[in-house]
Amino acid sequence: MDNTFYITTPIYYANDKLHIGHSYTTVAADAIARYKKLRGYDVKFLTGMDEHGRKVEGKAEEAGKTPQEYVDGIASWIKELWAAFNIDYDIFIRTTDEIHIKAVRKIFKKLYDQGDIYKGAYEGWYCTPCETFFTERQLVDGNCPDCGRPAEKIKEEAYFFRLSKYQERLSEHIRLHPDFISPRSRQNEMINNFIKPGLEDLCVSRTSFTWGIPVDFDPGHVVYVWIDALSNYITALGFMSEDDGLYKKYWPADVQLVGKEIVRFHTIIWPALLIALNEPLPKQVFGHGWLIIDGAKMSKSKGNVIDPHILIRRYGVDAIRYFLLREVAFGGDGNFTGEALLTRINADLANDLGNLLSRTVGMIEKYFNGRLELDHVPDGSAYGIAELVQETVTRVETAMDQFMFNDALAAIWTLIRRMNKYTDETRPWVLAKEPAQTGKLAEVMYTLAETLRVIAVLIEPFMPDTPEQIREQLNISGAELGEWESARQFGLLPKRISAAKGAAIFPRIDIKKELADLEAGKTVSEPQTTEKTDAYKEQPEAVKERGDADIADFAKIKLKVGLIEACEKVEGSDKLLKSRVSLGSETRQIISGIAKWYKPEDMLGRRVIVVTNLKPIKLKGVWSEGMLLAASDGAGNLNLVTVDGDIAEGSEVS
RNA sequence: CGCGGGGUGGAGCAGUCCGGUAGCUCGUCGGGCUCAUAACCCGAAGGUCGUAGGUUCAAAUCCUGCCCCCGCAACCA
Repeated sequence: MDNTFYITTPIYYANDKLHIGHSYTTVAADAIARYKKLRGYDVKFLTGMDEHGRKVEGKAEEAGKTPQEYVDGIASWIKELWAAFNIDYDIFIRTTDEIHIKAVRKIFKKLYDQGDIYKGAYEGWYCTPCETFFTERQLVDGNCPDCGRPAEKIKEEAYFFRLSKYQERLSEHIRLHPDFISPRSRQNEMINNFIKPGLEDLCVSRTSFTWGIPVDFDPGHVVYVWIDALSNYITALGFMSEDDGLYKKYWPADVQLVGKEIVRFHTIIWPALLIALNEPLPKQVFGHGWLIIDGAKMSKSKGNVIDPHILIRRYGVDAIRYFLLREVAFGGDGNFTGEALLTRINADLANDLGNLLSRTVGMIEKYFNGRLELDHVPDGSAYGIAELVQETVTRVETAMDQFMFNDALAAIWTLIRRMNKYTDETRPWVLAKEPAQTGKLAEVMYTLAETLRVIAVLIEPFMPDTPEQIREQLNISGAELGEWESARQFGLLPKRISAAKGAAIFPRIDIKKELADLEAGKTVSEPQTTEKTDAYKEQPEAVKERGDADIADFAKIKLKVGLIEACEKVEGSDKLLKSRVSLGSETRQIISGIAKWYKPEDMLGRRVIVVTNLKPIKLKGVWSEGMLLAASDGAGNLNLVTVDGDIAEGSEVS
């Protein structure tokens, strides 16, 4: 029986650093790989980098480096990132690797020799300053979408792959293998959108840049991305090299994870290439969804990327891995917000799991001085614990076979919550007061410790560091107690158990405070062009609408009377004033776009209306912790709203 | 009629393929407990499942029309 399991992530383009979205794919692949390894499979897990092309060439030039130096820098950055994420890959392929380059040249030659690649002319729109080709549809009013300058239509000699020739065989394969493109919805999209309308031959060489693998028999040409990048999944295994043992052993891949935007390349172009090469197709290409940030797709150009390093440093790898895998259903899109992240960490990791361990260890210490011995091992039948353990393992296995990480984790957390409830039901603190109940108390402690042992096994694919921390506090040793199969068997912990309290494995977080800091971290990676000088943008939807706000909506906005204690201009801005506003019990720093109408000295001593529960926001690099209300007329004149008479600062406005 | 995805209690989602008491997490309110990371446990409130029709004994689920949001359209996970 075939016991091998080959899984790949896409190879990431080396034009820039990676963001949390790339981490998402890679963490998911790692969880699957770890799970399969635990289940006893002979796993190969590939990730890597796509390092050629014009964009890399350009970036390197900007940085004053050679392309190779540039991609080397990115490569080490990425490897550090994967180390930080505990990504346990087996192969890190780079398209600049010798083994890859050699194989690509051979593949190209073979396809050419057999007539699947032919020389033709590529016709397209070209922006000379950007040195980039565009399709007609990419153009914006006939201009380059990047720089806005006019693009010109030009012809370039190029080699083409006969993609059209494989249309039928590809359709047939998809029809016969319903799981080839997963989830199903992506399959429909591919068929309707691309295969049905007909496939066009594909341009597979370029002459407009040189940073790539040269075409053997036509030195002016460089192999373009399709053959260069997609083939990595097999060249990394030694395909077409002297030693193709790994290829023979592991190909075809069991699953190739890709983001939904590149499903097309992996389910049309890539299989067509493989068919042409007469090699087997991957068993499954799984197109997962995206992490959406503030309702928008994450994108370097939009500046809403989140730096994964910052997150890991702040909350720990396992917390971030947990969130990524728990929060969203793998096939669809999911929201990534600081609030959701912190809520997950507090509710699931700190309150449920962390606290369960903490109270268990605490009680073993308190009631038994950290060590106890039972005269028999409980079978876990009381309260149905052993049964639930079994059921949980089954549910996790079923979910993992379908890459439903969120379901797998939900099942584990059902068990965790059950154990918190079990603690309440058995009331160990009451048993502890009755010497006659010591045996019963010991059983309860054992049941808790043993279930935590099982939980540690089950969470390992998702959170590789945490199991060891749990075992340490419960003094669990012995590799067999960490094996997957051991999770099904309640009662493996020896009769003599001990525990020693350590640091909280997931400390609770002050969400309010953290959110402000997280926002700051995000701001760091935002381009300086983001000029959010308009504080009024932060006004909630409800009050902007006319007529449909009820009193509850209004109540969401907390208004207070504030006294301006100090005020100065914000450096580098001609619109903004920075005020120190006393609200009685506290003092806030507030930035307002009123410099045109008020001088700083005019502000002193004024009593104004402050919106106090807005999310803090950075304006021109300075934090603003609220908003001053002002009236503005159509002509753009602006007047601060003040209070009638002399009421104390901090008074509520409603 | 370019293609695809989505619209489910305050928020985020599952359920839709294979019709049959609307489920989960967070939040809110009330109660319990005190071993524990102000954590844990119980209970409650809150949804005519975007909208208008149709099929059916029965529709979130099937069919049709419409409205709204998002994505893709030849290398952004």
